[in-house]
Amino acid sequence: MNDTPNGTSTLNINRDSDEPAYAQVVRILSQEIAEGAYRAGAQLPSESQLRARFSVSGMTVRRAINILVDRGIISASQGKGTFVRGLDMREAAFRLRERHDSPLLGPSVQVRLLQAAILTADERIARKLDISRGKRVVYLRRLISQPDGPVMYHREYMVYDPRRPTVEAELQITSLEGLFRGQGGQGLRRGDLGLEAVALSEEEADALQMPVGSPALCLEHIFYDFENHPVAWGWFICRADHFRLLGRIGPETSLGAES
Amino acid sequence: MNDTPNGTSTLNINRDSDEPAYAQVVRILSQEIAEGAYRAGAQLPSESQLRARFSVSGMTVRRAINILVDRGIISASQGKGTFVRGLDMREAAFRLRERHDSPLLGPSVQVRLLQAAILTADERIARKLDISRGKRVVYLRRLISQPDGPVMYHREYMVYDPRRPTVEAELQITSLEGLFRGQGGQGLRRGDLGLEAVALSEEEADALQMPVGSPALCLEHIFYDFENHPVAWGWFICRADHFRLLGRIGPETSLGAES
DNA sequence: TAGTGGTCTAGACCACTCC
DNA sequence: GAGTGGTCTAGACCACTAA
Repeated sequence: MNDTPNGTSTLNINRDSDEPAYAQVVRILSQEIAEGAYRAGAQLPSESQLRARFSVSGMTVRRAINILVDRGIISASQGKGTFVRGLDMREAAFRLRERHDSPLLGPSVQVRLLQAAILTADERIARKLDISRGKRVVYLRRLISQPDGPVMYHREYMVYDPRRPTVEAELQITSLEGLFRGQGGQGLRRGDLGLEAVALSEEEADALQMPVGSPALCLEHIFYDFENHPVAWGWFICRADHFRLLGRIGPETSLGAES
Repeated sequence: MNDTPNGTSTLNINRDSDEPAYAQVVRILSQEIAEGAYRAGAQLPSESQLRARFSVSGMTVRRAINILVDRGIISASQGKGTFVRGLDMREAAFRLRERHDSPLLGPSVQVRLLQAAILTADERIARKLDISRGKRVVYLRRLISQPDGPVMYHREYMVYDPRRPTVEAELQITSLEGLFRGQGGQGLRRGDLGLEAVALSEEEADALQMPVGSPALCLEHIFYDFENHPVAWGWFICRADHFRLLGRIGPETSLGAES
């Protein structure tokens, strides 16, 4: 056992554990940082010191360091050392969660297709989908409901291309899981998402059975194909009282991404 | 040069480049996935095949694989192989950005302290800060403004502890950067964040010079000390027309986190 | 010059899956 | 048993920083 700056004896890794050595190093260092053994701005022991303390090879401690850097817990600069970072709200990432910890995805969630039509693109649609005005597009309207009522209202425009199976596939979707996982995702390369607060329009309020002007989250999405052309543009209107984004800054106790 | 499933000749890594080998492997594989050389669900070449193709050691290709898994582009399962993942909106992470790509942080942003008071905790505050009702708390109100007007309204409750320098430090903050980076962040361990859509109350509308009921984003935050006790609870009310969260799903062309 | 982080290798061993 | 992903080592080399 070595000593940390605050004088307490330190943990070491357990070779008999199922947990990989690099993960144990990550966990132990995270804990010590979280407990204040190393304060914000403080320098961590050097790689060789950590290698000696944990009795692991350089690659293993290096991997742990990389993970901690990835998570934003420490920063490393060549030739100087690794340092503990403070909290920074600017770096917070949020994930969409449903409120009331009810299942966002599951059999109790119904997706109903309200409308499927072929329209001609107006200026706005043409710009978003990078097509010329007047071209034909598929227009879809969906209502996503839980047992206690509708929670999301979805509108989407897709470029009309008979050769593309995407439209057919999209029409078959009856679960939110299918919608979110992109059943039509075959043939799609990437998606850009935007999220903002809006007030319900009359149409949206009618669909969601809420008063006009109620707050809601608007999740806009544009999907691109492999040639980087927009294929679909749409947005979900989510009842504010059902959806909330969660984030966290600082070291995580539980297991996160690996590296 | 080997062949990919679609028959095009493949790139290889450049040993003379400044870009590390593992990063090149990540970049090349991401590109090939993005271009459709490997479709969603398809199996990537095995580690030994990739090792041979790129003429690198196992550790290097393994590191690249780990990064791709971290980014959610591929999934790996032991004994079976690595597979290309489709788009999955559930995994999208959002980051808070200001609209109109104007600087969220910078000298043009003013933070004005509207009120600093000592109150006794009511039921709600006591529960959030995990203290007993009636204890004294510091109450702060701030207005964050850009040259064209107020954009955020901040309220915060902090446990009153004369020994703790956090309160003093908080009062000195005059920039949003200081507020977000946590000048009082010394002594804080982590923070939990929540984000939802709300309608402006009378008080908020008054502060932000907007009509009552206008949509806004509410960014709630709770910060904890090293003993995992809540220290501060507050929330930013952000004008919806000034803030938007951006996310993306799918392979990224630009450089992201390393591992 | 000494210490730091950063990259990379060649090969070993294990656990898992599928035939 | 053959092939897969997953972990780990011991040591090499490089680039950067600071005294």
